[in-house]
Amino acid sequence: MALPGTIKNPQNLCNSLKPICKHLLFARNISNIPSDESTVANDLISIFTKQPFSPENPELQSLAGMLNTGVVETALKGFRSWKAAHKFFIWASNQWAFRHNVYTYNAMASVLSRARQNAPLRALTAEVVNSRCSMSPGALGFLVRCLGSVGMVDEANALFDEVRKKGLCVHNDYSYNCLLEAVSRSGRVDLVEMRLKEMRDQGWEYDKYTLTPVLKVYCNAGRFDKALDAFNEIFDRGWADAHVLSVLVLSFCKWGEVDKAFELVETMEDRDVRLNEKTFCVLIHGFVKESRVDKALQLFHKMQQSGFVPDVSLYDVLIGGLCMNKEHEKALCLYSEMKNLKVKPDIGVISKLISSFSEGGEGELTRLLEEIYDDIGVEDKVLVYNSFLNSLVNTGSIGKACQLLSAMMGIGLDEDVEINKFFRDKEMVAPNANSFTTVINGLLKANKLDLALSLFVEMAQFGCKQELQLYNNIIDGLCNSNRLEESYKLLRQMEESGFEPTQFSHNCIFGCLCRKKDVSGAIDMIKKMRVYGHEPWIKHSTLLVKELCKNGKTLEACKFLADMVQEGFRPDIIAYSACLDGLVKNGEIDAAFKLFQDISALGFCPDVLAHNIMIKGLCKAQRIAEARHLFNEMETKGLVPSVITYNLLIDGFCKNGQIDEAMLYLSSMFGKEKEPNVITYTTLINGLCNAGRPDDAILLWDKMVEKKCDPSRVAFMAFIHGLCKCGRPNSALVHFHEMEKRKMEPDSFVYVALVSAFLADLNFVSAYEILKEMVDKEKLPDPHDKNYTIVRVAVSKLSENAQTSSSITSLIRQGSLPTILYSDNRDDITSFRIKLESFHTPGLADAGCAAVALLYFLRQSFFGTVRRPVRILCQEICSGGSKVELKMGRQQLE
DNA sequence: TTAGGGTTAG
Repeated sequence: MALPGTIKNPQNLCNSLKPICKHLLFARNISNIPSDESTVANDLISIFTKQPFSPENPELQSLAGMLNTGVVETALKGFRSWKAAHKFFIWASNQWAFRHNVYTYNAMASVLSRARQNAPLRALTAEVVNSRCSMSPGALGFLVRCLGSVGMVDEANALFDEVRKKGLCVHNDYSYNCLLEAVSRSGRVDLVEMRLKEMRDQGWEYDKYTLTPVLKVYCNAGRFDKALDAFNEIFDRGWADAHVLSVLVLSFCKWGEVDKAFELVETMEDRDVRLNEKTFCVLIHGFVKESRVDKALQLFHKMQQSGFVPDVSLYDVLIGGLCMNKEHEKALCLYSEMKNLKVKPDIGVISKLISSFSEGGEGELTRLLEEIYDDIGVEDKVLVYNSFLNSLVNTGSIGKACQLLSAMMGIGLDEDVEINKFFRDKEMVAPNANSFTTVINGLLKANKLDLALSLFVEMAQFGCKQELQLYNNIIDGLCNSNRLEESYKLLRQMEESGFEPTQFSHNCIFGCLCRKKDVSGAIDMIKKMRVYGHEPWIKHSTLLVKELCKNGKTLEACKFLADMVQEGFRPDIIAYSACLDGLVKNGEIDAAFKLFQDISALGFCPDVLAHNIMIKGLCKAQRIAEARHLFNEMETKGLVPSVITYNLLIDGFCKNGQIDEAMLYLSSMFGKEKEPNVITYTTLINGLCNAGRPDDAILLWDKMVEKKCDPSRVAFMAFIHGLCKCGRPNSALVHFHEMEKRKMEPDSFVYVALVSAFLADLNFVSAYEILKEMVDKEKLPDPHDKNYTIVRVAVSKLSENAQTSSSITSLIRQGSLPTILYSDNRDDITSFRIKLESFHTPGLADAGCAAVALLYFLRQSFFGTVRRPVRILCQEICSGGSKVELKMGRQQLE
């Protein structure tokens, strides 16, 4: 069917196959096409491209008679759109006097594969086989490569066998090579190995183009050793070239073996095999991405030595890498080199340098600018200023950023600001929207909301457009400062400017309303959000629920959640859990239980955490049997109780006087490999002590230590307190010292427990020592604390004991026991005098002590009510002969 | 250039 002069099987020309490349070649040279064929083809293209297309077009009908495979092949190559080409191809198929040959099929296949149209390509392949058109190995190879290039490996493989089976093609080494090339892309090692064996069995020799796909398939499949074997074979046979080297080097990089890749490049270089330009570029990018700028630079120099001239994008990536590594000077050197080589730096390179040098402070940045400023085109100058503003903002110099921006706006420069010296001789550049945005965002971050707002207004006056994101950021700033009205106003302004609020804008305001506990406002906002299809963020709803519950408004919290459901937003289990917890904390266990059941009705399955809250509530309400029931139910629901679940239940049993039951749950934890934590042990140790079983508590403490569970401060305090309660102050003291050794500070009640326990044991000296330590460490309880009375009694006892009374007196003299001394609010002088005497201050003769006592007395909040008695006291002190203290007393008094 | 929110011991 081919016309005279048409090359019958052009693909054969490729049989020596230059590297099988992605670009599929057509061997039909345009100059070989007879001019009348070319005219017909062009006319056809024009008709099929014009809209509307009509098959009835009389011109088309006359051209139909002139169809031949040459015309069709030429026309197919001339279409710009694959769709039009395909339409023409189908039309041609339907012309009674025309029949496609392998070259028209291949022309269509090429168009479809380039357009990545797999479905019509698959149909075309089937048609080729069905039409029984014969083909040379080269033509088959071409079609196979079309299929391979779009990943249709199975189709290529099947086609290969079918054409052989139907006798349409006799394979040769070239057709095998094409098939291997197609399969190698897929990483299907088995298939490649099978075809390779088949090829050898049929007596075909391997060549470079056989082994290169083999190398590729091993690389793609990550088969490191096999890939190396293939490469070595290629190398030994003297076939290694830039392409083969690139395949392996790029794979090394993909596997993260950057150093190996580099070694390979060096070894091959010694043997005169060098990378091609593209591979150099890919590798340099890859090395920088892997933070191996050193290797990237070495490659870069090799690339230059190989005679390639790097373009601006390579300088950009290298300078970027150096900047990232904080190698500012090297980056600047590369920049100079680039300029010397007449490669024009672009704003990307310049921005990288600026942001890198800005980390070194303003001095460094100025030094850089002096070097590069003249290289920057007028239109890019504002970008430099913006980079500068950005760096000032990022380094916290927001004030300087504002000054520079003012200068840009023509408001003037501050003489004292060092950074501005550079800009002083320069012609100022007017700011753009980005300049304002940078500074406003910086001001917002620095909590200078009012400045940000005024700049936002000025920005518009300056003719710069306020973008949506900036509106959002300012609304966010206002909401974070609880300036709700202004944020509403800005939201309206934003809408008037033609911006539709985003989910973020609405949620800023919703969050603010929730923080303010404004339930109706929050619901109104939810309604508005529903109109826009925005989802209220659950963190805000949860916060509102928590805040309401904290203030005892559990009913409102429940209603809020119900209203949300009403508005079509179903809160999640977390918001409900917060509400459950609020109810439980408020003692509303029945309401909590009802909500717990309602949650399930809403389609949630309460999780472990929600169960924990309920178990806590039930235990708190002493409904321990129900708590245990809920615990058992968890397992039937497929929930695995957490350590916290166990801890809560164990605590419930302890508090309910069922310590043995609690211990059973501890055993069950070990059985279920649920490791108890320090809270489990602390709860039980506390429970055992409360049950009067200090020896068991000690055993459990030892077990905890043995299990490498580190006791916490709370654990120590509970244990010491418990031992004291059980009358074991000496054991308690050992742990008290251990606690101090670990730099853990005990709370006041621990000291009190020890003092009381030692006193009960009649060990006055030890009791005094602990009391003294409590005083020295300022751990005396607050007068409103119930322990306060205990200390008072203790002091009283110690002051009456011969071993400790003088030490107590001296503590009083030092003024270390202030509030103890004046522990009641009686304002009569008699009561005061009695107190003094009770601490072995003989009458008022020891005026020094009395005066000190007086000063502390004055510090008490009931000063106003004791003015008269104090005045009398002062006189008495005076008659006792202590004038200094008296003066002080008077100063305080008057 | 837009998460993290709910539960345990003295």
